Amino acid sequence: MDEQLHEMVREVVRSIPSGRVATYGDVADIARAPSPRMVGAVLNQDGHDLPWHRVLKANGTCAPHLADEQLRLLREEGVPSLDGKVDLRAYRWEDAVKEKEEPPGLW
DNA sequence: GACATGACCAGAT
DNA sequence: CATCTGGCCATGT
Repeated sequence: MDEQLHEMVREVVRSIPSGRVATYGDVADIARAPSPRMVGAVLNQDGHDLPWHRVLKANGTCAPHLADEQLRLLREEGVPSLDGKVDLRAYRWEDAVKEKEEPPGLW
């Protein structure tokens, strides 16, 4: 049923380049997800294969239980975090795609 | 169908 | 910065 959506979200997350991050809202927007909540839901189920650590909350922080792991992985990829927060202004991947509205070749 | 839960978001106080 | 409020919507009981 929501297979379509699942694949979409996964595809988007997979396309986040190393050293960049995106917010749940952004991913939801790009993947045409009905709501950001779904992104989290999908990652929770099928996110094991994906670079889920490149997905943060809208304020630049990560979900509580993942915080430690998240920040560590990001740091290894070259994304510094200050006080548990990432500077979205500088590392937000969506910035490059935002104007386009939709990633090419996805459909 | 009602109700609770969750890797969310934005605005107001 | 901390809370609250309302909205979001799939999943499970």
